[in-house]
Amino acid sequence: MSHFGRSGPPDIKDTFSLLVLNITFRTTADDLFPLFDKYGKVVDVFIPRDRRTGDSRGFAFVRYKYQDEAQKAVEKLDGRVVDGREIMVQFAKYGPNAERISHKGRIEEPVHRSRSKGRSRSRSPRPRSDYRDRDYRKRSRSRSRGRNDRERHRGRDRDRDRYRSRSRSRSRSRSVSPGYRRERGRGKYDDERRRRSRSIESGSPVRRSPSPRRSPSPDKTPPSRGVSPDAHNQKERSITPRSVSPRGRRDSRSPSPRVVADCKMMQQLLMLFLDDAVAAKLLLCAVELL
DNA sequence: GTTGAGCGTT
Repeated sequence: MSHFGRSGPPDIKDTFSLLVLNITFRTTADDLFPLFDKYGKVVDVFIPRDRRTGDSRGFAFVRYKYQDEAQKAVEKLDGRVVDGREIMVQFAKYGPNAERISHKGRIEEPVHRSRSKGRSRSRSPRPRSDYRDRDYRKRSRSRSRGRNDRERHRGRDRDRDRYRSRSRSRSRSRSVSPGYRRERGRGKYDDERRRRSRSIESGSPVRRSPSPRRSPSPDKTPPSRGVSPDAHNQKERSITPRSVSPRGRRDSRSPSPRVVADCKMMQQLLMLFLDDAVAAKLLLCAVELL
């Protein structure tokens, strides 16, 4: 929802979007509007929020009607302290619903949804780093970026590792429900949230239902776990102890229908390529093995 | 009352 109360973005075309980073989670569009409106005609102020919680995600979009005004706002407000935090103002790189934004944050046209050309709005870090690097170079003030970057990455890796090991220790399946993917932080509170929400959701999405009656699909290769046809085979195999000479015993026990069927199939297959005698021999071997 | 390096409203 935009600052002006309508649902959806207003007047998408021909506006210049600024991305305002590092705002307080309590900062509202109403706080930002007067600040930015000083430098030109602000068409919209929008603060993305977490879908579930409604929390601010810590950044905002301010849309100007005119580029020069937006530019001026960038110059004047980038680095300004708002609500005790030094905000960063820059031209927005991406647009809502994947509009292409030209240089200077102007929304030009919606990107077609086809995959054929261009890239979808995948979160590939590459293009972002471009503008970030450029941007970071520009602002050499504040705490040294290099260290910050390194720390950020280290922190990320650490988090990832932690997550990985956690998920490893908990049974596999790394799938995260899509609702969580776009969530903002990776902070400890998020971990907390995640943990909590998992325990709240009935039967966590990760853990498979412990029900022992998982019928295996008979014609597919088994999913590595659970009751599989292999297990059947083992059972059947276990009927015949390995050490026993099969020849002596074969008559005394009747092979299960499944074994018989398998053998027949095998025989037919073998006979396709070999002459009957060889096929019969091989079959015999197979039966003995079984 | 928490978070934080993040690009979009249903």
